[in-house]
Amino acid sequence: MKRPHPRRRATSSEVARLAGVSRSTVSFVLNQTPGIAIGQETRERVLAAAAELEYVPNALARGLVSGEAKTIGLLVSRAAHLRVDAFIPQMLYSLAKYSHAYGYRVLLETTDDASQPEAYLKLIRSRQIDGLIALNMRSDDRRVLSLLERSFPLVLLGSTPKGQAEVDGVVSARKATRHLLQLGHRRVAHVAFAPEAYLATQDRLRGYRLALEEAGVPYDQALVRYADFSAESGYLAMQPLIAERPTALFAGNDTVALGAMAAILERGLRIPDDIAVVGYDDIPTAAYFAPPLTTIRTDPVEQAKLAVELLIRRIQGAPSDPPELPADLPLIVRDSCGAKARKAGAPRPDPSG
Amino acid sequence: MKRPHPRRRATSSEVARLAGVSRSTVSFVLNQTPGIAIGQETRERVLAAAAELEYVPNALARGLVSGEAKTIGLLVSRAAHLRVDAFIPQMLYSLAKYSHAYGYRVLLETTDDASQPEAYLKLIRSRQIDGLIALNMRSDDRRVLSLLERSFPLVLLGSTPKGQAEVDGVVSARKATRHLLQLGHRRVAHVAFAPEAYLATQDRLRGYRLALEEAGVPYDQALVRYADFSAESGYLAMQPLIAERPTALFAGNDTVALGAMAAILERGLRIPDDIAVVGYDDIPTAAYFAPPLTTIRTDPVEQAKLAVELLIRRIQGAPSDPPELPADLPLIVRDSCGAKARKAGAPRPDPSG
DNA sequence: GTGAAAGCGCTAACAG
DNA sequence: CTGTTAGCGCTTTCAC
Repeated sequence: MKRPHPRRRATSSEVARLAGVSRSTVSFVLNQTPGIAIGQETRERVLAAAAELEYVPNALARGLVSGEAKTIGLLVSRAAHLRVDAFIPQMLYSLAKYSHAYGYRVLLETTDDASQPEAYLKLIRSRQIDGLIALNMRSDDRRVLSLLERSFPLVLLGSTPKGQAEVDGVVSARKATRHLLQLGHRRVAHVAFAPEAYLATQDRLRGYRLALEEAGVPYDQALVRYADFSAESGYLAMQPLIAERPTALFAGNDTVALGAMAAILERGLRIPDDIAVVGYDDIPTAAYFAPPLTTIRTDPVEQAKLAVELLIRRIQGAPSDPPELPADLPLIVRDSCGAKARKAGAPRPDPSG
Repeated sequence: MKRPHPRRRATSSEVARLAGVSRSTVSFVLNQTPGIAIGQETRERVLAAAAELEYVPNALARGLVSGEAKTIGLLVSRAAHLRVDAFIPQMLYSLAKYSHAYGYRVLLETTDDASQPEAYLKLIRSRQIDGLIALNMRSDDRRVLSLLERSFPLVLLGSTPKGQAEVDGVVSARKATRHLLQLGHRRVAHVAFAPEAYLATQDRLRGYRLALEEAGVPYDQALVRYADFSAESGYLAMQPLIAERPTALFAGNDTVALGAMAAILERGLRIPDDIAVVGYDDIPTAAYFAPPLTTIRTDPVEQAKLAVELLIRRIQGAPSDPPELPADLPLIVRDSCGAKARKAGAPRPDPSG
């Protein structure tokens, strides 16, 4: 490597020179700029030159002039969630996939950078991202939500800001709770998957209370505890709850359910015989818990896909309404709720759901 | 040019005008350019003007001239892993955190974009990333590995390319297997967490064989199966293995262990009494499995931190050796291996016992 | 159809 | 110490 800057990339003018044309022609050919017709022979020369030099346009330069970065930000309200929540990774997977499919890159951001609590605002102001997808926002994340008013392209995921809220968390949480109620349980505990400030927590709690109300079962504050995403927090939240002698538990998500189940089993109680359990999310491991977990199946992949599509539409200026999310998420019945056993069922049916 | 968003951001010349100075002065003040001393009073005027206009430098423009994007790429060898592997999210968490701490953004990339199998190369060529951290590479990911030779800043994680290899996977897998062997097991099965092509799979398999060899137990191909990251794949891989009547299992990671355990329990066998199980990773939920999983504790947070630091050092041109990874990862003994029960003094009663 | 020229917003020599 | 002046690599009118 005798060149001073060994990895120097070819620039558009080098391509132009090699092809014997001007830079603008190169640009026209490579971008297939609409409304510009280029001679067949010229086009081929340009393409060949670009290939020969392994030319890739400098995205920074392009973004600078075009005004769009072709990048969307992914905001996780607390980075630590990535560590313990099995739901977010699924979102990430799908988010990345669909963003790429639409030609957008994905920038990972968090709100809890000690030094830079509002780094994502900088991303926006520094024009590095064209839009933002925010996961698991809390109701006190005013700054984020205020972006909506400023009409910056923003989509919330794993939480439902308004209106649409009913569709998702509330209805499904009600369904999960009702399932337990219909099995005859009257003392149904609830361990929320996150602190009260989280929008999704509020939704699910509302659904839980709604189901209780409909069944004529009084709401008992003593049967409700808040976890904090992790299995450990579910374990800790469940311990004091056991003293309240619930016969069933609706856990705010599957990971928390796993922790809660460990607390139950550790006390020598059986699932579902002593305490029936229903989770929420249907994470990929839920079918392999012992016992396999009955849970609400959310479809993070589909949800993420819709979110990306919605966001991109907003970025491109099409004022579009949120897409229809499946109004009614399915309840996947496995062994932890006791419904199967009751049906004079198989000892241990295949979990794959 | 059509601006996607109406809100125009302030530019450095506007700040300069408001402060009554030139653009370079603004640049010097805001960047605290070393070797340039600015009058106290001038500096304050500039800062005030910047604050008033909510000025944030355009990162694209800055990157264009500085030649660095202040962004690192995160390459996941197959996006689907994000969905099922509990280890990667932990990495992501830490990677994001430390990157931000060092002033770098994180771009999420995958190698399996159907349309763009080598999108990450474009990222590099288009100068959007200054360095790359690659997770879970396979040995056939030649293109990625070849970056090393081109001296592009690259750090591999969750796999060990060469030399250092011994430190991590091999030693720890040997330790896990040896633990089982020392408990008296002779038919120790192994379910690899990923297909053979994955570097980390090879490491762990090597460790497994090494332990066997040391104990004078012949290696039996029939006792080895390959899973594919998910609990489901572990479940599927374990089923045929049970017919081989192993008395112990070393699973390549905890998620796969969970699936394998489900297969064991489903057959009516007990853990650890009939089959003892040891996992690898110590994911946050491992302590809450039923029974709690004995496993090798990797420290993804620490590993990621080291990776980021190493990468940044390489980006900044300091030719640095890989940091010392903890040579010896701890084995966390819980209930699934039977070692505790044997000692007749388990702090935590085993519910399945 | 193609090329010349004008910036996008910023940094960094180099003068003054 | 501060301002002037070139670009970074690209897109995009506007003439030819």
